[in-house]
Amino acid sequence: MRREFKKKSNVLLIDDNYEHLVGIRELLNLEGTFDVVGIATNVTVGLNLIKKYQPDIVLLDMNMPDRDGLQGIIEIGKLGLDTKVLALSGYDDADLIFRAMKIGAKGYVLKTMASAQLIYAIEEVLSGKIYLPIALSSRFFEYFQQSFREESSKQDSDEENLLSYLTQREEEVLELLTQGVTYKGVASKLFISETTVKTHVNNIFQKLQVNDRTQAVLYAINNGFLTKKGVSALAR
Amino acid sequence: MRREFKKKSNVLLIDDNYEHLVGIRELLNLEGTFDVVGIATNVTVGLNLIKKYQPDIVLLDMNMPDRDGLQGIIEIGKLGLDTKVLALSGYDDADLIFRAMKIGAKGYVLKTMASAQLIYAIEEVLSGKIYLPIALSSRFFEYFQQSFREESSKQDSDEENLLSYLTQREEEVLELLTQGVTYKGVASKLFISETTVKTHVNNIFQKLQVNDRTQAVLYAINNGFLTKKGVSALAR
DNA sequence: TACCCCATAGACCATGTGGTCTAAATCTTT
DNA sequence: AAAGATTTAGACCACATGGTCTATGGGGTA
Repeated sequence: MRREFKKKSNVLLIDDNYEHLVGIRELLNLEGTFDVVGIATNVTVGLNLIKKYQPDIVLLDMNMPDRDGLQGIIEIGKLGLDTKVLALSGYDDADLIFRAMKIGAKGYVLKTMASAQLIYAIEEVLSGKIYLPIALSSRFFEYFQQSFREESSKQDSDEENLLSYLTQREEEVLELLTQGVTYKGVASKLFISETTVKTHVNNIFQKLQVNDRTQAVLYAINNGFLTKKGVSALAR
Repeated sequence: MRREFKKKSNVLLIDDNYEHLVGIRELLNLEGTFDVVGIATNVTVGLNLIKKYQPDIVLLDMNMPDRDGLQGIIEIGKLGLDTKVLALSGYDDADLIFRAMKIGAKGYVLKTMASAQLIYAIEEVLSGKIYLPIALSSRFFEYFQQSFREESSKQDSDEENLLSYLTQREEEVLELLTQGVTYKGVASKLFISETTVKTHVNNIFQKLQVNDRTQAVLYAINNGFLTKKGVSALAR
């Protein structure tokens, strides 16, 4: 697992705290397997250095004043290089961890962590893996599941969800509405007359307590009408 | 970290492979800190046992014939108990891992893993944490990031996204359309005449290559019009 | 059997919506 | 200054949409 025979990996550091920046550079230089090809105290400068040196990995501080660290990840990603981003932060903020991972960070480490763990994280990321310390990955998953719980609790709560009052046929009609189909279109697809479709649609409006098709479609989308099909397809 | 002085934890096993079921039961009994309060070879029976014994944790096989393991997680969740679910599977299928975690599994372990690791996983989950073996968590994150990359690449690819051709004003109008507002409503909210709104709307249709407001709203939703505001709020 | 729900469908009408054309005022860019 | 884009707005028309009422036949239930 050692990499002493491999070519040194190019690392770039971005952190608005200069002390910290130099500290990490020293640490990595001592390690001997890394080449710190550049350091920057803000994202703008950092981006230019990345374009110039195309490092293997960037250690990017999340908590910076001018441009946000998250934005930094996005912009590095936009460069289209295969530079990997390891997010650095002083705080184990679940939301921040989640967002960073979501937009493509390959890892997230706390500044308070032991230097050995930082080295390990860098090596893992360099080898193509994704690295999250166990403590952070726990926080991540809690947040992750939470966000889906909120989503599905809105959808599931049968007492609140007006969609559950729809009949089979009305659901079929509504599904077509959510695809932007007109009365005529629905009529021909379901092999019924246009006036029948109108009747169904009007009943749908009553049940969903809306006044027009756009609002009906929006209600359906916001209340999990479409995902329900996903779930039943999932349950196949 | 030992739990020998704590009350034994109640465990329930669901797996269609009876051999395996018994094997795990023996393993857990030998360990001494667990009480296997029930075993079941299918989800339906398992659910009844869960209702009866309210175990602390359920080890649930993902790959079962009759009712799907994923569906099982959902239904256990619906019981409203604080029974935790540890997913068991023979395969490290990224999609399966992702879905299981998404719908609330507290962990996911492979059947091929060492028994010590299974014990550890159970203990971690029982202590309120979420446990994913490193190898699986890597797969999970790859899948996770992939799904967002697909989402945002559709949104970002400026050459394909017709939304980028909209003017400022047209975007404002479209935003109101995505809220189900009528011509009159838009007119009064933007302090312009109704005919002006119509002009804007018609231009929007042209640019988005659609024929009516519903389709325009659907296009907007499917192409990240709404999330753009989220992203810019995120970049603040 | 009587009752209710559901899917079907017609009639009628008011209004909302979409298509097209024209045009003026403002602002940007060359 | 000229050209172009944006925002504003009117007129006219065809048709889609939504509201309401009525009605029939099938299926299930008390």
